[in-house]
Amino acid sequence: MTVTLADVAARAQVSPATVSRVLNGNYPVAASTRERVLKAVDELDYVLNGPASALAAATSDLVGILVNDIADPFFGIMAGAVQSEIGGPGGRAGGERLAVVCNTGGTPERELTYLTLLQRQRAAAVVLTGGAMEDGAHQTAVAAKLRKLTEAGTRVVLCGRPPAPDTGAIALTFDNRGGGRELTEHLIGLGHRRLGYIAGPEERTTTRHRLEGHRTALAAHGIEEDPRWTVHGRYDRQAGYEATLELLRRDPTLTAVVAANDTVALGACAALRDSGLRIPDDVSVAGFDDLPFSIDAVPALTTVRLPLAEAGARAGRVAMGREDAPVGGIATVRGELMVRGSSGRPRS
Amino acid sequence: MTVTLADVAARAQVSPATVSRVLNGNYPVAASTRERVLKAVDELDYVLNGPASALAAATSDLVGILVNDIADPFFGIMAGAVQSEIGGPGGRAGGERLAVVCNTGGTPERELTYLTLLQRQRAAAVVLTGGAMEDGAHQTAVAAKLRKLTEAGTRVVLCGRPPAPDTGAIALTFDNRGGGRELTEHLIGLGHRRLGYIAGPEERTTTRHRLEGHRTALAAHGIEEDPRWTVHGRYDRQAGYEATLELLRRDPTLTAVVAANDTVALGACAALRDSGLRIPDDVSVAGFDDLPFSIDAVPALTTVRLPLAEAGARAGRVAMGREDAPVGGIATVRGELMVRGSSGRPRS
DNA sequence: AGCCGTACAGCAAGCGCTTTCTATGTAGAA
DNA sequence: TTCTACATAGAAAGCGCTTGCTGTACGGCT
Repeated sequence: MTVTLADVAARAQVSPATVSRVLNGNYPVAASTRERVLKAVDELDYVLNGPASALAAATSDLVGILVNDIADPFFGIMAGAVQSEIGGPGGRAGGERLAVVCNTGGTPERELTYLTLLQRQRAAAVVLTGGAMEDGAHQTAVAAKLRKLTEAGTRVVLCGRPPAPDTGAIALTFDNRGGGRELTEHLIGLGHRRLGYIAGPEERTTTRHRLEGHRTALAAHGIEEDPRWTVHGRYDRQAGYEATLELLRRDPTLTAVVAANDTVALGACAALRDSGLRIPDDVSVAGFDDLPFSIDAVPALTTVRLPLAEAGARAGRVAMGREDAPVGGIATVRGELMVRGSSGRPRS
Repeated sequence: MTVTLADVAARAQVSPATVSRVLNGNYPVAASTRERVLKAVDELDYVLNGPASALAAATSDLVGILVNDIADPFFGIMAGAVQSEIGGPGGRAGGERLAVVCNTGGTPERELTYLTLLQRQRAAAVVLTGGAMEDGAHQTAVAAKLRKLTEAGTRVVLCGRPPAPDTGAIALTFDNRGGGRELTEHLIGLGHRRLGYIAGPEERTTTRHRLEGHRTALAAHGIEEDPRWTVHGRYDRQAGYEATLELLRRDPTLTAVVAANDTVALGACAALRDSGLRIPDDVSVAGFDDLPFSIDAVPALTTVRLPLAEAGARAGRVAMGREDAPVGGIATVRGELMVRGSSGRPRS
């Protein structure tokens, strides 16, 4: 039914082997022959059979990208950057590669299942983005999977995720701890002493590291933290809204609210406004990530910019072997404090 | 090196055929045998070879999702919804499928290349999201490709994209025209007579349809449009910012600005604010799509809500053959006008 | 007792490509 | 001119799986 290599070979009056070589360009073929083959390919509208090719060559042109939430620009930006570098259509170098963006929804099972699926497809590389879940059993399982993948020749890159020791995976880690500390220090520097913190879901490295940075800053300045000042919630707007109301209920004297990320911060802003509080006059707000929309908030959000696109692009290049892995297989990517209108001196 | 079906068969003391049948569950196998096989699979940590399986069975478990910009939540939301329905990990029914989200960047070449790549992988289904480019040659090429795909048994679904006649593709189209008309009528109803319009990139169906809806509304109310009132630009914040300044320069008496989508509208808001204009007191602003962040703008954005997640989910089900295609292969998905704080009566 | 239907299990032929090894023609070297 | 070397092209052996067809046993039938 469909056109095969043999059909093309017949039409071009050459052997299938030659057609394969023309298509792969990895073996000398006389110019005249090549032309004849290419013409036949064109005339027959031939499309290579990917699975067959992958089977025979024992390699595939699939690259997997795992994200926690594809609808979240945090991941979208990284995924897009990775994709732009893996040489897919539009990419520079050679072989066209297909980027597979897999949405784990932040659940351990789906993450594992997708890794297996990618392993099954003999993916050329896998990039895992964003924080990891801190469930012991799950972490072990993922580490084992990653080791299997690297052993099978799949390049594994972690982007914005803590290193996975002894797995052969290369890590480009975000300095969430440092960013969190810097952000809170900025607030402390402005005079804040009573700071609420809206953390992300528990059992997530990102959540924990950012919170640790925050606490380090508090401790460094001799501020004793009140347990009521921390609330956990999802990484979305509504969680930020509700957490802020809760925070206000617990301690109406807070002068600043630090959110786990920008989306949460936006929810916090809405809650403050709905509570009749002005930003930053009554309460300062800070986010994390510096997603594109953060500058559009009113007032613009003070946050920590993470170079998502740059990190993603680098992860893509490393995954394609187009850039050397960092020494030790681990690189730390720092964030940059962006001071904007949502933070100011506390009301006296 | 790696474990194969034969290894499992040897260990379980059965033939490879039996192992295959156990794994696929499409042929009667005695319970005791099945157990033995499953145990061997587990012990050997066997992972099926996807390409080999796809080659032999002439089918694959890949589903392609084409998006114009993966970093844009508009597409992220749809892609996520599609993915949640195609039975990938976490999905209900049977075979695990791998969703391949491909980022075309809105360029014709990449769109075509990705379709070829998907065709090469013998994808089980392909979902194209978002507006199409209106380049004659390109449209013909895409249509030809889609026809090839459907002929080869790949299910093709267009989600938020105009129908592609005679290709066998099923279309779930957004009523951009109707939404655009309704939005502008709302503004006209408030008393606006001088409305600026920030359109998306030219040669895009989405851009054209929304603009047509806008003009239809104007015409229906006897408002003669000034050509200076329309500016084209990219679908991003910066384009909205610049276009708004341009609009203001051309005609400072405008009382409303309608943007091609919410992201652009946010840029417009920023430009208006920076120009010292209040929203909606001095100028009303309206967007399109109702992305999650739109309600967080200050004031909240008046816009047209598109049921992105619902449409994506439906597209996913149709692609998997889990839901019947709409009659005639075409369904129109309507938007819903969301009136919020960014629109009000014009200053008198 | 003899037959047949049913329920499993195995054999073996591919699926469409890649790649090693071999064959051939031609050009330069001796 | 004869031999060697190189540049190409082809033959054929798989890659690891699926599946149609062919056994083989066993139980129920007549």
